[in-house]
Amino acid sequence: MTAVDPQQLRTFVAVVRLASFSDAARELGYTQSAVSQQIAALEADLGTAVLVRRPVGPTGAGRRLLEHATPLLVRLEAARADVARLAGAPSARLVLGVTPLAVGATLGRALGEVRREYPGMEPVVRVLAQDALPARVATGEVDLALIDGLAAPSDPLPLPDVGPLRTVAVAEQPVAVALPVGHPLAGRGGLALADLSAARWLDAPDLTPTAARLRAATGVDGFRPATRYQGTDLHGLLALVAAGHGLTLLPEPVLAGALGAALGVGYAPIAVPRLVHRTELVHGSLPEGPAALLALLLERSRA
Amino acid sequence: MTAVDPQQLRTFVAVVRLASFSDAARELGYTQSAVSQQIAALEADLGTAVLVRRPVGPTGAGRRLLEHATPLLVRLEAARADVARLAGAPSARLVLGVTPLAVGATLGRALGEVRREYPGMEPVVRVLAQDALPARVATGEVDLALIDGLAAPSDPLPLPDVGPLRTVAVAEQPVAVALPVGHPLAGRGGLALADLSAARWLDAPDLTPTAARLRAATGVDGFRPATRYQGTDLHGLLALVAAGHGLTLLPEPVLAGALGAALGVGYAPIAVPRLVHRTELVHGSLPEGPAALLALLLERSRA
DNA sequence: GATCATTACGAGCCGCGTAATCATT
DNA sequence: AATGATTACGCGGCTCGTAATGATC
Repeated sequence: MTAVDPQQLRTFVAVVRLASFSDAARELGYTQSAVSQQIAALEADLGTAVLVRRPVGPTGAGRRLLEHATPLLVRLEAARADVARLAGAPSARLVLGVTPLAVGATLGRALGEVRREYPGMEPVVRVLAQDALPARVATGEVDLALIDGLAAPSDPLPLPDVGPLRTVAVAEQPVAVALPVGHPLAGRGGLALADLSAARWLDAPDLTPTAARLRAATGVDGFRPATRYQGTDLHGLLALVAAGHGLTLLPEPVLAGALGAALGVGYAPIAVPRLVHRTELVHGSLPEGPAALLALLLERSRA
Repeated sequence: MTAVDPQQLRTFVAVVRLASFSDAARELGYTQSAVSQQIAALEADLGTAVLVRRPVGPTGAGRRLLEHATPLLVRLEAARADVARLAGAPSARLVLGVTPLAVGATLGRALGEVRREYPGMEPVVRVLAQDALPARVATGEVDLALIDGLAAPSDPLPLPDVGPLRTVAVAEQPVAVALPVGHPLAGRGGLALADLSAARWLDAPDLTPTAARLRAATGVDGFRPATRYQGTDLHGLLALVAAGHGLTLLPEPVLAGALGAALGVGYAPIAVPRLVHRTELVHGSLPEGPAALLALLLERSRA
């Protein structure tokens, strides 16, 4: 009935990641021997082999264990960080994790106000991938995060559960499909997303909803991605749209701004299904100092 | 950087629950001294007091730690159980966890077929609270679970994330509001849920969507609960409806059956917003034997 | 034969229990 | 005084490192 040892879990994931006992030992500051013994103990404890050797890799049970291990270690770390934060002196720093599309005028204004209130502080804005953000908040690496995504109006975004986090909605914007300016649909209204399922789509997982997401939202098959864009900047993505490499879904205000027009990108708002680009603020249980102020301002700006 | 010790976490939650070091020691098979030392080590490790003594209770940091501890321990146990299950011999048992409304004709038929296929086996159907089910599946206490709830059509149910679980939809039924037979709305169609926000509602958290859930679904304030019903049986709830103690939302097929009429309960289907009573099957990564068969049958019956 | 995992073994540390002490009612 | 948490202390076990062995390319 005694619980699995987190330390063993840590070395296990390291061994799997590096596919080597020796490398894992080096990384963790152990000897080969210690790693070998830890894995042996883990396997004895679980009653199954979790690794095959030569070449080193997870067994079936090992792969399953891996699925558990990573979130477990994140939560373990999150628990420590959360309690420590509560105990320690109130920090005057502000580290904000954001997805590329979550950075906007509202945030700029709010951040300005925070800087006026805390003149000495240098806020840090770090752009990160969507899925990484909740874990970073939980472990305290960032104080506050802004995540965004496609959702039905007033529906919360799906949030990987990495610990006790609070979220508040800060914005809901209409979504539109980005098109080359000459495109027959450009500027048209009343568009149904499902009608675009046969078009070529740009898959930019760090910026816009993936094809899989669109399929789920419409219940329609299709939305085959034509080109994959691995980047977090709008310029590049919009340039590809303008060049006719495919369509993509973005918040309408983004496309209505100067950038789209300058690059030769037009757009058409999506009317059906009723979808919004939602932005949510994620924070640990009680933000303090500058983080608390920023949270307050963003929450207020929602009205 | 060393992770918090799960064992310390376990004794911590035990101490908080029992509000006593000695009782916790008895329960866990330690001496008072060991418990005291574990708590001391935990506090040293975290750098904060997590308990106040005499009377024994959590500090602020302790309360926070508690929020992390329980899900952590569940996941730890789930990891062990999951891997062990994969390693061990395929079990021939079938323990099914269900919410009260998830037990229906479809399940009955499917279970019958499973029994024909596995004549020796005695399937166990255990009725449990909604929120407890995912954790029971994760730890392997039940092999399969049926959960249900209000959702937009083809939207998945929110699932507390206790580990890697798979869900498949098995049914979506229209929802209706249960009313006393004489009620002016009984039998009417095209009803909007929001129009009923001022009515008296029965809050039966184990059976039907809570008032809070209705508020979220409609975006309308109101739905103040009149009477709270703490039970898992329909008879009692419907009897209260018939006696005019309040309204409640149920799957239409349930209300259209013989039971409603016999008790003097009528109903009116809800047309707006588009809502369904969704039933989902929850299972660990790979069900086997009878559990796998039942999952297959239920999934197939969906069509 | 070189690389890398495993086993053998001894040393140090950690965590438990016993028992004495301290605190609170 | 009695109940119950803390501290002192010694023992046992666990885990690590060193070093030797074994296996695989």
